[in-house]
Amino acid sequence: MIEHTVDSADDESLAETFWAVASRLRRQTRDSLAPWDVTPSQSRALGVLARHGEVRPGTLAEHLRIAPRSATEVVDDLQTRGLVERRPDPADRRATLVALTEEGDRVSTAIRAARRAEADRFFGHLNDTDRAELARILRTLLD
Amino acid sequence: MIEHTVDSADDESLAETFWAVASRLRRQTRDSLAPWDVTPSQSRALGVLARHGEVRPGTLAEHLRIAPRSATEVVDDLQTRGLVERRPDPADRRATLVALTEEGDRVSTAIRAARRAEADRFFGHLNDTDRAELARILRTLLD
DNA sequence: CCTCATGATGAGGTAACCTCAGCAATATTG
DNA sequence: CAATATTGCTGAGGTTACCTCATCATGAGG
Repeated sequence: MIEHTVDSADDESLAETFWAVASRLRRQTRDSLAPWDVTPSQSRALGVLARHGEVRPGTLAEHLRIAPRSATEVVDDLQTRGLVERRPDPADRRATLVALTEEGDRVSTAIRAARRAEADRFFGHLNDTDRAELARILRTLLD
Repeated sequence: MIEHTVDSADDESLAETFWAVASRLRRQTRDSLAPWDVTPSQSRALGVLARHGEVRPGTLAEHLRIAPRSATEVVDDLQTRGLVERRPDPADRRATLVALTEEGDRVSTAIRAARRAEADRFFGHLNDTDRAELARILRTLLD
């Protein structure tokens, strides 16, 4: 287990502080997913499938902003866990459609709730004002 | 190359916004490091060494908030590139000290300037107040 | 019908982490 | 002061989440 010693704050640039927070959030997200034995990237794929229904691997890749080959990989893993199934696309015999199984649907719903709770807990260390400020500033950075 | 289609159905939670910013910053950082053939994690290590002088791998790990074993790895890579050298710690014969070579010092200075320029460009969309607020809020999240 | 584009996947690679085990060397304590 | 932790580093091996390139089948356009 890692000991998180706090680096004296002022020798860190804003970017480094940002990454330190990112790394902690990533860890916590991973932990919150542990009960379902699902990795963060798998959970993102489940989310896309829950929102969009059955899609081709290539489409999934676009939503996840990853290479098509990488989507194949995520689908493989989810299929192994029985959360997703492949079936031929009737419209194009090259293509496959990926859809949630019943189990996948159940798990994806549960995960969605857990992830929200976990995120709330993480950012819950901030008071309402700071949380709103953070959201506003981050959105500014995305423009 | 990846096609970035915008997923309009993505939810807008604070965590999602945070990750969107993270992904943009990561891309920009990677690009700004390309001229030196140094990875982001190596550049973070160089930064610590530039700020703290020679340190033991374990100390480096603390600053980088990674496991000691992982610091060994980063040091290995930097040593291979001739940017860093190991020498025995005179105070404890179990330990080694890691220090920048002349080349490492030169490169780390150059990278530091480039990174600052890049960070300025990225966080420069914020005014001074927001930048300070962001830094403060992020540090709060690290406690 | 021939060529080119597209969809998925096999093969193989990388970065950045991790744990666990083991070896020295130091520190503690009975 | 010997016996027993504890500490510091690293070898071995694993994981996640990506990537590119090559291949093969199918589909679409001239």
